[in-house]
Amino acid sequence: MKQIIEAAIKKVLIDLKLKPVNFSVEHPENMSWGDFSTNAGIITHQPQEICDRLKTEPTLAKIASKIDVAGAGFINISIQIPVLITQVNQVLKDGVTRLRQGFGGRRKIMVEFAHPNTHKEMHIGHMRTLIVGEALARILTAAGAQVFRANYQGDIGPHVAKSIWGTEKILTEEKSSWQQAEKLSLTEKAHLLGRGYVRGNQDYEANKKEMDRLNVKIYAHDKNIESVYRQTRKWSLDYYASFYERFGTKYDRLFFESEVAGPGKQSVLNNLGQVFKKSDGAVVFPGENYGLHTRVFVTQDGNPTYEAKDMGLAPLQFKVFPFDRCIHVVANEQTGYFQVIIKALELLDKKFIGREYHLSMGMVNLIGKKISSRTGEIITVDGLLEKVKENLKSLAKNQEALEAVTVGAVKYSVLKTGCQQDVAFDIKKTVSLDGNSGPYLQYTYARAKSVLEKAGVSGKVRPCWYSDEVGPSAILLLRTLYRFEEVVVQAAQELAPNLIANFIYDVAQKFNGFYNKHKIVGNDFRLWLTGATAGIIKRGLNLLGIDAPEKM
RNA sequence: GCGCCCAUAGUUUAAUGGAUAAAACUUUGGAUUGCGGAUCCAAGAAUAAAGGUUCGAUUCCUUUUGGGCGCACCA
Repeated sequence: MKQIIEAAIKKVLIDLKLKPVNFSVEHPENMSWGDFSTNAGIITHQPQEICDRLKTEPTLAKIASKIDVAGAGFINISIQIPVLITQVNQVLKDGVTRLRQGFGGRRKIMVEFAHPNTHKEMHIGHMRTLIVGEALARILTAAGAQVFRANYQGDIGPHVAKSIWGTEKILTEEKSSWQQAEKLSLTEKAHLLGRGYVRGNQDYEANKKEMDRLNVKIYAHDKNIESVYRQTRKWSLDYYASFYERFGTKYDRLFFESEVAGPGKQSVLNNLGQVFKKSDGAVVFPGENYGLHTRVFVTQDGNPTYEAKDMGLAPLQFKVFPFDRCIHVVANEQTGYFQVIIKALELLDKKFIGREYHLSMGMVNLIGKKISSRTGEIITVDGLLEKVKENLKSLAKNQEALEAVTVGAVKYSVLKTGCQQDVAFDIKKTVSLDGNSGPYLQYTYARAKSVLEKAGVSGKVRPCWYSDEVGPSAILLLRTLYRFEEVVVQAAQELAPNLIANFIYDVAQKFNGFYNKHKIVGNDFRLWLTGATAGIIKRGLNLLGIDAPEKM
């Protein structure tokens, strides 16, 4: 529809012999003004002439019910109700039509997200990227891209040495052992490693040499430590796998630092003198030459840093899935870091130019203090889910619905805000089910389904003619629903799941207003509208990775 | 010190350069012999400050103030 309007305006501008201008067509803020609005009249200073001409355009006349000039010279266009009904049916029938040109003209997209390091606990910062990454993967898929879900986990390096060192201290103090710890539950094991990591950090200065030596040993697969390393690594991975399942994510491939450390280091050394250079015994990338900053890629000890590992990661990822674009969903504190490694990668291999992209996620802060896994100032994900579940327990009818509402509440609280925005995490808000929340949307869906069931039309409702008596709130809802498709396209282009969250919230609000005002059962048009609303809410929630139970 | 990001009701968040800046939480007052009251309706309250760009600025540019993050052997 937008294309038809744009084409009509273009034609009119040519007919009037006006210079081609960059006009825009959008949805006006206030729905009572119309479905579409253009500023073409303002820019050309001839709103009335353009408006009059538009009225005579046959393609436009076929779909428009009203065209007039308003406000500062905007031309508002209302669409005929039957056309809107057809549009909604189209969206429901075909699902989201394919993005015309794909994401930035590219089709194969790797989404790399979550990145929890082993030997630590998973906190709400990881959770945010996990939730956003999964939503993006679904949205891009819906928009026509071929998506590959990747995860990259730091299973080797100083943090692992610290954690193992600290955990061993704790086990000794508590007169326990690695064997005994094996009997603990998954969550307890993860928590133990988390405590060990905090301990390792606390004692690092005093025991630096010991821990550094342990780190080197782990890299070297030293016999004395290898079995403990394998054992604890598995604890972490199993623990994370339980979250992936709970959050509805299935990775196509897990990548590990331990598998790219060697190749990465080799690649850096091979390009010593061209891309990299020696400095104080370490190998660095002279970022200043490119307006960036210098970073160490291989340490004096000969260990590859995070940077060098990325030099091994990208080629491996490309080999596994030759992506047009790889989106790294990572917190914005690493923006400077990514600028450096992307530049270095592009210098190593031209094919990476323009393919690597850092989606800079905002930080999650606790009210009042910063999250730090080093000091243990964190909210763990299982702790959070536990709390939310407890709060919702009395309201859900069965375990299945309870789990859906719990995860839905948490996911939605993350997805409703722009992902580049820093957010203040408030557990009370997340636990809440009122207002702009996941349970509100799920409740609205279940209620709509319930009405359809009562009416005996639980399946598909036949679209039928409307009359004025269906009420203005019904029309308002209709004028919103058909926009779903373009919202999905925009969300994919801008990598912004929050656009979908905002949209379905708007739909739910309008539906609830309509519901409260009118009796639905007994009116075919209202029933059709209810079915359409339910369908779109469900589809929208699904794109966000949120389940919509039929009953709750 | 250098660089990047951010600043909107009491709080947490919306708003491709457009019309009367939108919600939620909180507060106060209302709505059910009607299909799920986890709902709905109503009231109050905001663009950090000063310039600039233009038909038009919360949005773009400059400065100031106040926050966050990064800047060599961590990830």
